[in-house]
Amino acid sequence: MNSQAIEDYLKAIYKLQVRDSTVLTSVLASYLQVSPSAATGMIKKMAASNLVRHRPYQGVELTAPGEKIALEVIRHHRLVELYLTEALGVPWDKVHDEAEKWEHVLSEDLEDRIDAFLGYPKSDPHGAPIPDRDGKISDRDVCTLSELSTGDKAVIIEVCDEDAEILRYLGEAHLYPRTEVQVTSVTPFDELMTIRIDLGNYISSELVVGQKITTRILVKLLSLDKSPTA
Amino acid sequence: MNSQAIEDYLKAIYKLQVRDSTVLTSVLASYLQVSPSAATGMIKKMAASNLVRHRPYQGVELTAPGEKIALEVIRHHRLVELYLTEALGVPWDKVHDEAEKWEHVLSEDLEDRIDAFLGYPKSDPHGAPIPDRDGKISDRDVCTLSELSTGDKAVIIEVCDEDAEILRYLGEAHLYPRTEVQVTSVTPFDELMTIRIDLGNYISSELVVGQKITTRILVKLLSLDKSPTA
DNA sequence: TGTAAAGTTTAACCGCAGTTAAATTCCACA
DNA sequence: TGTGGAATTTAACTGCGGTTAAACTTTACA
Repeated sequence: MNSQAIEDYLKAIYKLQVRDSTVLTSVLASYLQVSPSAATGMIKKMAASNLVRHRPYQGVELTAPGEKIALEVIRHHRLVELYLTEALGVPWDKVHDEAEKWEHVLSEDLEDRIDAFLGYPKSDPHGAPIPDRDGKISDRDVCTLSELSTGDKAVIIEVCDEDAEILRYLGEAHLYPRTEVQVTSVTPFDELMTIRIDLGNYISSELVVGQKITTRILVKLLSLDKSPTA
Repeated sequence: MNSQAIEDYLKAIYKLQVRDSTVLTSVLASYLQVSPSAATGMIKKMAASNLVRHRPYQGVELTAPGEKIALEVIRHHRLVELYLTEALGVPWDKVHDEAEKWEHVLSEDLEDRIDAFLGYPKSDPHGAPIPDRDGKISDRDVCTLSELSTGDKAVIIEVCDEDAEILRYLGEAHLYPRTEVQVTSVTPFDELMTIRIDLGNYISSELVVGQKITTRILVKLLSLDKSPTA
C-alpha cells in the first residue's frame, strides 16, 4: 500500500500534467506547498517504485501504474465529494477539503457501496468527471469560458473545486454545472467578460467576470455564432 | 491537534481503564500491538501534554483533558459505525475496521450532520453507548452474560465489536442487542452456558457457549429468579 | 531478607516526510 | 562561447512513531 503522501503526489502530478505533459519539480512543490527538495526526494522514491519517470532537471511524468493509482485516488475524491453533497447536504464549497481527507481511507467495499448509492454517477458536484473503476474518464468536448467570444452561448460543464471562496461566489451567481450562459461582451486588455446567466423560469441575470473566474469555468459551446479563439 | 497515534493511545487507555483504573504499560502495548518501549515513549509524550498521568513502573491513567479527547474519538467511532450500517448497509462485522480509519478524519461539521441524520442515536450497532457532544455517557445497569445463573432471563445490551469473527458468529446465532436470552444451564469448571435465544414470532433456539463468548456479551437482567454472582 | 525473574524504562537506531543550506546543472544572453 | 542566475539536486538535519538491546525497578519467593 502506498502512503498518503505518495497518493497526494501522484494526484498532484496527474492534475498538473493536464497543463504540461511533463511536470517541473518546482511546479509540483509549490502546488503541494512543500519545498522543492522535498518534492525531489519523493520523486526519486516514486521513480524507484516505477510510479513516475524522472528526468533529472527536466521534470517528472506518471508511468502507467502511477497514473492508475492517481485515477483511483481521484475517483475516491470525487465520489466522496458527490456523496457528501447528496447524502449529507454538505455545501459544495466545503466538500473538497473533507474529501481530501476521506479519499485516503476509503476501502474498495465502501467505494462500491457509495458508487451504487449514487447510481454510478459520471461527475462530481463541480462537474468534474468521475473515473470508472478501471480509471477511464469519458471524453468531453469542453473549453474554458475565457476562450469564448461575444455572442457565444454555452452550458457550464465544470468549475474548479479547489478554492472555496470562488465556489461560494459562483454559487451565489448561480454558476453551477448545467447552467446556460451567453457572452454579451468582452473588453480588450483585461478581457472582462459580461455574461448573461440563465436562472430558469425565464429569468436571467448579467454579471461581469474577469480571468480569475473565466479560466476556472469549463463550458461546452452551444451556438456557433462565433467559434472559440485558441 | 493531536496525531492519530495519540488519539489511538488515548482511546486504548480509556477502554482498558474500564477493567483496571490504572493501565500497565505492557497491557497498553499489547492491546495496541506495539513494543512496550514504544508505549513508554508515547506515554511520556502524552504526560508532558497533560493528557495522562504516569507513575513510572506503576501504570498510566487519563487526565480529564485526555479522557475528553478519548471520548470524542469514541463518539466519532461509534457514530461512524452506526452510520455505515444504517446509511450504507455495511455488515456489522465490518464496520469496526472501517470506523477505525474514519474516526480520525471526521470534522465537527460532518459529525453533526451524521448525528442529525441518525436522529441523535444513543448506541452503535453493537449496542455500545455513543457519548454525547460533551463526552457524557448515560449510565447503564448491565453485567456480562457470564455472570448470570441458571434460570436468569436477560436482554442483550451490547456485544464486543473488536473481533469480526466473533461478530459473524453472534450474528448467525441472532445474538444482537435487544435479543432476549435465558440461561437454561451452566456446567461446572468450564462454565459452558446453555442459553435459550428468543428469535421472535414465538420461535426460540438453544445454544451452548463458552466464556470466550459469554464474557463478551453485556446483558441487562430481566427476571430475578436468581441474582447474578459477583 | 537477598535475589532472580518479570516488567519497565532508557539508549541507540530505523524509515518517513519534511526542513534549510550548499552544491550542481541548465540555459539564456552578452 | 563563456558565464551568471535560476532551477534542481544533494547533504545534513528535524520530529514522529516505531524497533531491538541494555539497564534499571519492582516484586515475589526461597
